[in-house]
Amino acid sequence: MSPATVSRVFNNPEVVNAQTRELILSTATRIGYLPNESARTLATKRSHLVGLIWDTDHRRPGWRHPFFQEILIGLKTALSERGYHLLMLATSEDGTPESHLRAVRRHNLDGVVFIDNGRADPSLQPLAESEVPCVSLDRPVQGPWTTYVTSDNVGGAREAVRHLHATGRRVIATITGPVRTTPGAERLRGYLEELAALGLAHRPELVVEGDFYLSGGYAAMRTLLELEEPPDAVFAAGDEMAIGALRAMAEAGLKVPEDIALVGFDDIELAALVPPGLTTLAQDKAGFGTAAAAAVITMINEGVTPLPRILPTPLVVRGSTG
Amino acid sequence: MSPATVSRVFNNPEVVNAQTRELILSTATRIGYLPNESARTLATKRSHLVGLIWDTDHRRPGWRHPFFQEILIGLKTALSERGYHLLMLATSEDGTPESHLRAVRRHNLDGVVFIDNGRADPSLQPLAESEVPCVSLDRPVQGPWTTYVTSDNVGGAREAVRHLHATGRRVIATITGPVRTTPGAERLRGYLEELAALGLAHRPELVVEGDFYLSGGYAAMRTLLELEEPPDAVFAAGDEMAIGALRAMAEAGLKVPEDIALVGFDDIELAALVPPGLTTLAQDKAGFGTAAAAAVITMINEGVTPLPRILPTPLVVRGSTG
DNA sequence: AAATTCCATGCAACCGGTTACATGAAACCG
DNA sequence: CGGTTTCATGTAACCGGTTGCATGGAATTT
Repeated sequence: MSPATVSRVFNNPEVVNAQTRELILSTATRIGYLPNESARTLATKRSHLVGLIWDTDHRRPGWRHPFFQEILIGLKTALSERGYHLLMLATSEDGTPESHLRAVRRHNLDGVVFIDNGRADPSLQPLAESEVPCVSLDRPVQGPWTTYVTSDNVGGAREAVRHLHATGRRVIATITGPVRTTPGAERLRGYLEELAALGLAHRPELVVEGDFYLSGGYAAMRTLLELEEPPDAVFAAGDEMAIGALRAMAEAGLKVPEDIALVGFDDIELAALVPPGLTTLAQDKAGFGTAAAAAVITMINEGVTPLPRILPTPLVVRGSTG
Repeated sequence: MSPATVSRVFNNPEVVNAQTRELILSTATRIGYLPNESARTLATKRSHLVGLIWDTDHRRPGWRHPFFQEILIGLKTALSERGYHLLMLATSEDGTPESHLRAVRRHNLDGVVFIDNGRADPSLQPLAESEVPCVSLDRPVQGPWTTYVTSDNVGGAREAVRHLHATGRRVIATITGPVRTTPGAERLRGYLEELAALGLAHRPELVVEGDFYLSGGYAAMRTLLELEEPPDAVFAAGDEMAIGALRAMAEAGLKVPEDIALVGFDDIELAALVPPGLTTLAQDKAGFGTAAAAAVITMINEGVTPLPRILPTPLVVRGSTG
């Protein structure tokens, strides 16, 4: 058997005679033959590898994505089902924005997934402008071979406010994420939009910026509780902040949901476990990964750039809103 | 310039004439030359790639490693500093234990890091028996090119008990992890050893098996509180379980640390944040990653198998032990 | 039965590096 | 000053696949 025929058995089985194919396949398993990916990549310029860019912010070493693991599981599962693997790209090796693009070229990566870390990372720019398929999570990017996956932040925030309003609350505050991040800004926008739609006045002192962390939520809530007319409801743009707020409420002697109601965002594991249960907008954690995988593979295989994917954020009602 | 000389500039700079070297280097940056990793791998059989096996238990889809992100950051940082990249291996593609070994061979992986998931995963066996450098986290493995990194589970557990004893407690219970897992078994052993060393009697009813989850810790604590002579101190073999236990204590009207003291294990982020602060044994989260990277690179480059690395677990005293 | 088409397979160049060995020039030696 | 060593670079085979094209035999057509 010539190597050419063996190659065809694996890549174009239908052009090979059925008997020959079976023979090759059986001897292949018998002698434990495995195609060498490096040689394939070298010959075809397709590596079946997708890079993952997940830079952590040096200024915040403790930064943890609230559901990085779930995203990663979704990504890796969806990719491997279609014969792709995930390569973790090193944090900008030399600090230049091009370093990721260089890694992509060296390894012949077929595509890239970028997990936003909330800082304005310039290293995505050269990639976005290149011809490399590139999917970003939670952050819109401009570029011909670029799309993104995000939750319906505006819609979710609006639903949070609507839900609080429906339970009879009228003084609705919000603890935002950092407004320089896309989810932070969008959830604030949803809050404002729904307030307007409901005919409620926007009182600027009811908007306090947090940091998506528990401690930031705690601090923001303390600020809100010192107001002359404190809120009877709070929309915290992240569950961790909501739990921090919950602590501040407890310390202030407020009963949840009797005295004050609370809605979070994310639906992290702890949301169900912290008493009295946190009402929140659920993000489709694994869906992020699978959607990103689907998008990048579409670009690779079909040569078209799919539209951004906005995942729904269903409201999960728990004790914190009665 | 012949390709050979260019190659030497990158791999054996010292054998090339300084002027030629500079010339090649400068033209390389000018025309944006990048060595092709696939071709290098094909020629040298070294990919500078390390595989990460991190299988999630299908029976527990919600499983989250308490500090997977930190390990991953440590791993990827330490690897990339030495020119290696991390390839996420797909969950046993076809269910056979050999599938990981096959992936290693196809991609010419130089080594593998295995993150234990608590289930007895047979897919590590073929790898451990092979000549592929293999580092396991939190689980000893047998094999010529195999070592592991783990925390000092026995020592940490002993210190927990010693600390509780030093604060005057005498009825010390433990909520264990699943005893089929290595950390679960070892922390139980440490508890028993220190009890004996202190001359305290081992009362079997004071040992309740948990699952490393918050809910399991809660349930286990309820069991302990129903005893005729309930404990005045608890060593929970994981912080999540400890926080669950904390909840059960609060519900039972017990004051911590006045009525009952509590020590956890792990030092997760929440340990510092949950009132009154959880005394715990800190695991060196990033250290896991860096130690694993160091071990696998030692095996690759020096051809020797380093001894298992036991990381210290310093005691962090917080409010839960007064 | 000869001519044509079809099908399955082999041949050989190529992907982009690495490396043992050959080559040739310069430096060193007696 | 010829011969030997040293140093820098080039040559060419090789890593293990892929793929356009050639080949030859079987099947089909006229």
